[in-house]
Amino acid sequence: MNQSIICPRFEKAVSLLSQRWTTLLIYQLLSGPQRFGTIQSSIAISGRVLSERLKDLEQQGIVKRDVIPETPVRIEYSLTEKGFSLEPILKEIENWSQEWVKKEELDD
Amino acid sequence: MNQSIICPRFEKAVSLLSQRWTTLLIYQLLSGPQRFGTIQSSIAISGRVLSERLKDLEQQGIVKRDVIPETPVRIEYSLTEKGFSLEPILKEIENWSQEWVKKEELDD
DNA sequence: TATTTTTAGTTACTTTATGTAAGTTATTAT
DNA sequence: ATAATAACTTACATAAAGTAACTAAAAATA
Repeated sequence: MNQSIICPRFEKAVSLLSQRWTTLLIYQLLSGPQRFGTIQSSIAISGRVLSERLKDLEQQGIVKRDVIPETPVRIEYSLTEKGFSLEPILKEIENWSQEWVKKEELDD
Repeated sequence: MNQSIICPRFEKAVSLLSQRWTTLLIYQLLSGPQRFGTIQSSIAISGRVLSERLKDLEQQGIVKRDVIPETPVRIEYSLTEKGFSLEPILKEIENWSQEWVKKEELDD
């Protein structure tokens, strides 16, 4: 009954972006390196999940974690090249949303 | 501590596409109208969730449900104009995946 | 010096989302 | 009349996410 198998690379990319918070997190980091607390307060993610996601994205080479030896030590998260390469996707989502998401459906 | 508030339309679009299976489901319908069973066997979604997603997407004006009066009656799901308008996003994801998803990371 | 704050998390527990498998209703094929 | 198929739905199990309290290390304050 089935036909055209879906490309596994595409599936992988979709499953990455379908993880709750991941897209918003990357979007947030597009505006520059940020600390744990800043990210947490800019999107509504819980600390537990943010920590999980950051580890995950770091492991996938999308996010980079830097310990900055100031006093006090500062920990900064930023996008890698691979992370930044997702920008066109996010821009398309942004364009789409401007055109197709109406005021009436904004109360989640 | 927070700054730049994220556009609510963008957030809405992201939350739509971050629902598990939604992107793959839309992708599948890009190739034309399909029946419940066909969709179910082309992506690995369970009947319970597929039914839920279709109702949801129908309500958001992305998917259309048609009862085709053949014998036996056939029920077809297809994309609306709004649904098709998501294609550029999916194409961007596809492009990205070809460039950035490596063989090594394909075993989910 | 002791006490409180701040940052970057982690842990334990609850709620929500998804998966699994069996059941339902209507129609059709045997 | 009996079995099969399509499109769901229901009940229950497991996994993912939310909540809130806790920790460790350093720094600021009393």
